[in-house]
Amino acid sequence: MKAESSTLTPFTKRVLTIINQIPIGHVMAYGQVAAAAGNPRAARQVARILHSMSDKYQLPWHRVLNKTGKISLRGEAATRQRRLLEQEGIVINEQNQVKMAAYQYIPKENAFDLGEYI
DNA sequence: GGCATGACTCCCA
DNA sequence: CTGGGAGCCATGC
Repeated sequence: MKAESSTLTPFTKRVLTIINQIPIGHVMAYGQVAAAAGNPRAARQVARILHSMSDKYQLPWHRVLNKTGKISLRGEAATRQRRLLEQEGIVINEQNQVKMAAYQYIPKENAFDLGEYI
């Protein structure tokens, strides 16, 4: 379905596409998603996109963590994300942190050009 | 067009 | 480990 994609900027669409391609049981860092979308320094924008889109799109937003493998949310939201990750078999310690080396997903360079997911 | 914002990241103490 | 400060930049008002 790509009905609403026309209102989104190319960068946003690439970000959404990439996030949708993260396999179950894997995660990506905000900066990594941004880099895959073409702008390695737009990590904050990725976070912003997730914040505004996660409720309108069926995004696996919980598979996006900061670069240290930690959950960047706080309070209830952090607990919610933690549970979702655990449901996928991802192990998180008391500091809401996972082993990035073990779970990080590395997308193919041109994967986002397809735009088939939005 | 300008300015504030932030689910980030990097660097140093 | 924690904490503070600076840089970055697409988005929204």
